[in-house]
Amino acid sequence: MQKQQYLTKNQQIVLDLVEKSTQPLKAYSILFNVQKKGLKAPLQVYRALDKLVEIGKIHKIESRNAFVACKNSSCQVSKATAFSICEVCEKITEISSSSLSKYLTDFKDKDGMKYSKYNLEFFGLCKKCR
Amino acid sequence: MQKQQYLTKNQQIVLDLVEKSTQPLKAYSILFNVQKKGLKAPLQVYRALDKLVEIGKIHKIESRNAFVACKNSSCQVSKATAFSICEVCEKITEISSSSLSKYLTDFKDKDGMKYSKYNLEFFGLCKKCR
DNA sequence: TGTTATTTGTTATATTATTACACACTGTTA
DNA sequence: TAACAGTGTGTAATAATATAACAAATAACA
Ligand SMILES: [Zn+2]
Ligand SMILES: [Zn+2]
Ligand SMILES: [Zn+2]
Ligand SMILES: [Zn+2]
Repeated sequence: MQKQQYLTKNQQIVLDLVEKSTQPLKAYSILFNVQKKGLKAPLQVYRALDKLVEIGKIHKIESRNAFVACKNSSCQVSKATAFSICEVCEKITEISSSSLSKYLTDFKDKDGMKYSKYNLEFFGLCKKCR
Repeated sequence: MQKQQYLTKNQQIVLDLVEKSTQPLKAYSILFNVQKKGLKAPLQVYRALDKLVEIGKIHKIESRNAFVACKNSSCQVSKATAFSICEVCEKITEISSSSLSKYLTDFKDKDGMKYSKYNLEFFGLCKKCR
């Protein structure tokens, strides 16, 4: 069982924005959108984002420098994430496949090493953009 | 069979540097190191890097904004990459596992969609840092 | 040759992210 | 209570990463 996380005001403001967005948000776009709520400086946004990523409420799409809300409660524990990214419309979907996560969590490299943390980004065309 | 790529002078300079490095290099570190060879501006480096990534000679480690030479000739075709990253010493190894690449290339998401391009980054501790 | 595409050099600027420091709030414990 | 540790806040400044815009040079090729 995960320890209950009480979010601070700034963290909640940022999370609310990211959660209600239908697409990934960039840090400075978040900043622009929360300035009316009192978060005036980049650092206030980055600190909230760091914490939200750490506790698994949001994920960073590394290849896009953008953030999405987690759609998959298990990510709070695992920090094992997978996404599909449409290279045309930039639609991003979090992949929630237990067989994929099992395969990757069990994967051993040629030194026999296992890794519990990973980030996987698939690229292609979404249904609409085919 | 892949078309032979003739590199331009700038591309070759950047590739040489990245290939002889034992660790991933950041763009501005590359810039600093090639200034004596005449590449004075960030764009000259970024353009060479873009091209080298495009043809598969190097890869970008997205979570680190750093570049490594490809150790795996098949990447020139596939753009399907996997790395292990030590979170302590930042040692990065390109994973070359045909079973992994087969699994990921064959993977279908819940809409039945397949992706030929992906980037996977595993995180953990390397042998030395355990 | 003319034509096209690619690459280059250069300056300026945009975007993404962190350092540093003073202060405030919370809960623990001496 | 007071001292302390841990975390979060606000602010300014700056670092690090990356791209836009434009003119000129070079390569590819019919
Ligand atoms: Zn998730
Ligand atoms: Zn699309
Ligand atoms: Zn490779
Ligand atoms: Zn290590």
